[in-house]
Amino acid sequence: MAKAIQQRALKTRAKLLDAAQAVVFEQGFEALRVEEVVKRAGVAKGTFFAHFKDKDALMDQLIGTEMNRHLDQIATLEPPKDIDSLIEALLPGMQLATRERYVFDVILRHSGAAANAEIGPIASTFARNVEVLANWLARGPFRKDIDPVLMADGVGAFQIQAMALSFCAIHNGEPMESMMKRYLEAWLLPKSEG
Amino acid sequence: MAKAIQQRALKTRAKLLDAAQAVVFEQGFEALRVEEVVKRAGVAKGTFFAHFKDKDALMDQLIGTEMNRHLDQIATLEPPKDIDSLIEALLPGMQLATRERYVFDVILRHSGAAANAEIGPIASTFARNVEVLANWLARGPFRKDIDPVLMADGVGAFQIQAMALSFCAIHNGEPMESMMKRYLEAWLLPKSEG
Amino acid sequence: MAKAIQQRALKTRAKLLDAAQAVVFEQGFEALRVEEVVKRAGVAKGTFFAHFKDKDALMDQLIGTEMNRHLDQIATLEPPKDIDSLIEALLPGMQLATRERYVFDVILRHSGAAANAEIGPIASTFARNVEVLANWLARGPFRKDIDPVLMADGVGAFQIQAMALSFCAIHNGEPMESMMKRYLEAWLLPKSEG
Amino acid sequence: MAKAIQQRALKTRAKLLDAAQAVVFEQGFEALRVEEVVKRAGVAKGTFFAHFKDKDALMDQLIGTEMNRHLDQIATLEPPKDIDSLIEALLPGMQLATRERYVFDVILRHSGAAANAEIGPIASTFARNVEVLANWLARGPFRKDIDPVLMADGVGAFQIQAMALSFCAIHNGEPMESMMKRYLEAWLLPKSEG
DNA sequence: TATGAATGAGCGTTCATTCAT
DNA sequence: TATGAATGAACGCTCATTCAT
Repeated sequence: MAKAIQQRALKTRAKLLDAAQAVVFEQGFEALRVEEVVKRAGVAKGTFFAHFKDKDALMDQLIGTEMNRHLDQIATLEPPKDIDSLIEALLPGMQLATRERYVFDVILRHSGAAANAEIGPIASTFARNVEVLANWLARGPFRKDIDPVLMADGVGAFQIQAMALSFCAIHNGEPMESMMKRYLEAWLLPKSEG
Repeated sequence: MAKAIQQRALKTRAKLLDAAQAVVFEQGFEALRVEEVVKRAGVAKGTFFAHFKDKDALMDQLIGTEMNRHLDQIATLEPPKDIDSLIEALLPGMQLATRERYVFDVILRHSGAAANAEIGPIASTFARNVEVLANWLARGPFRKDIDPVLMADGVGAFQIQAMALSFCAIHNGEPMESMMKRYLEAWLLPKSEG
Repeated sequence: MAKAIQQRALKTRAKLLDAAQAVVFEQGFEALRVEEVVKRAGVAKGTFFAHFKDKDALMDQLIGTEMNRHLDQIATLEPPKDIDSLIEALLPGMQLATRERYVFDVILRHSGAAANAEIGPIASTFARNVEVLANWLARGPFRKDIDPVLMADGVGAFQIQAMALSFCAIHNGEPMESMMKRYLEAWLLPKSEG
Repeated sequence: MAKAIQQRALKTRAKLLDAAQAVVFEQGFEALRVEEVVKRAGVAKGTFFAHFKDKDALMDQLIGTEMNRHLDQIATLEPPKDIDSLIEALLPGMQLATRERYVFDVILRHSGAAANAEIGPIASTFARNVEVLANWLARGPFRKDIDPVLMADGVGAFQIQAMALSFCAIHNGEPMESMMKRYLEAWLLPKSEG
């Protein structure tokens, strides 16, 4: 009995997420309006807020899910045999995050979980990202003098850097992959000489 | 005549900046409201926008000025003889940037100038930061296999990373300096073996 | 200059009040929606709240104004020569207040000014009511053993009582005037015997 | 069987009332939320409405019960020998009703039963109040020229008046008892002269 | 009886920004 | 330059009440 009711709630939540995804698909993340979502989902506004603390929580969910999809993708791959193939793997996720400035902002905002314990999808993706990457890098042809986790951390740092700069007029449109190449060669490759 | 007018305008601008600084001092950056600023400055709301394109421009000014102060400080120093003294020099600026999450967000937003023409205080600080750092690192006991500008870029990336993580509950309060130490040792030191 | 601007604000306020009055006329007080008012007035919602703290403040204004109109009316009359003519004078105001249960509630809510200093139209009407009535009763053929202000206070008390009971099913539809007659004869007439 | 079911229902109702009383004790009447009550009672929201027509019915019950307690008290007393002892008897009930503005509003709203059929605790208390008071006043040293029921009605009117004014900032904190004294002396005492 | 997810209309709010004077 | 009233589009929220199970 209680289960049936729970089921109904899950269905509603799914309806909301579906509707939101449809809106995003058609108009982008920034253009998403709560009103539009509930209208499409065919539920009341109050219901929305019973399922998501606020609009940001929905965004967290939406974007986090997509980020995780990319991470899942990466997790299935063979360890990269060189910088280029590494970048190739990382790029889709970075492109998602920079498709809209708004999305990048949301991600940054959620990247560190807010003071309290609420670690949402995006924040946990960041954690998982390090884990997956570390595992991956450890098995690649990269420098061995530092902890793989540290290596992964650094890759993350350079990803953020490249993404941030991709919005930057000064760096007049240098593609992220070329930035990444520069960074990662310096960061990951064993150094020949001192 | 024109000079008199200019004088008056400058005075108004100064009044606005003073008022803004007072608000920030008392309530922080995030709590700053244009309304409050103009009230304290004793001018009308419209006047504010005659002097600053938007609120963000004021923030840019306010925060950029402080950041530059720190950079000026650094510029006077001798090149660092090791990682620790480098971090010691960088830390004050990072602490400013992480005093409030909001400030960090503003900085990131401005780190790459939004529109090509408008390179505000924060954006130019970033540019100057690379310049100063590159110059500085080139003369320090660091790796020589990569361009100093690239080294400086990387330091910037790790600064951002450490700052971002300092807001993150997961990284339960590891101080930024210890993160930086880990990062910079791996990034800047000549690598002993291949 | 400033005057012109003030003028504009007054005009806007008038537009809002006019629109509100029109809605009330057509649909009653309870049915009044802020959204409808601003639409009719042709102003933005934000403007409404710049002029009225909240919907209740508008109601206070609207109802208070009408109550005052009735009071103005009374103030022009000759002192009542008997209870009946007194009641005849009081009745229109009471009918306004009981036209809608909602109106009566609003009046009660505002009858005592909220803790703070904000004495709105309705509250001040109550004060004025005592003043006018006292003046009036003093010159009528009523008991002389008590202060006219006290007499007026009592009349007010019985007005409230009669209005409250007019909503009461128990007092199956006894008209307010007959209740008032009973009350006021006992309250205002000189008592013949002990 | 039916009895067992009834038993269970009564228990649930009692749980709800207990929970409600606890909330009121801790946070007052106005702050009472149905959600909080059902949570404390450990039942579902729907159950609440199976036992009380609406939240107001609960309030009616809660407040009416307390009012009746005071009336029971009065009913046991000897007829008052003067105005002061009358006021002394009335005061506790009035203090209950003015503990929170919200409570006073609820009482007024219920003072006349809204729908004919439904005479709830508060409404019936009012009826009983008149009865008890009339009986009581008839036996006291008060005017004899009017019906005791009318006298009691008037006392009620003045009680409401005094309570309403106790919320009023204008009447800067004159205690209810002194207001009542003024009113009741004028209302109840035999008049010496014409 | 009991459950608890869903309802839903509208209020209040926000506050940077604009624009006629 | 300066003024300050007006804008406006959502968002968040409220929370008693209903209803399918």
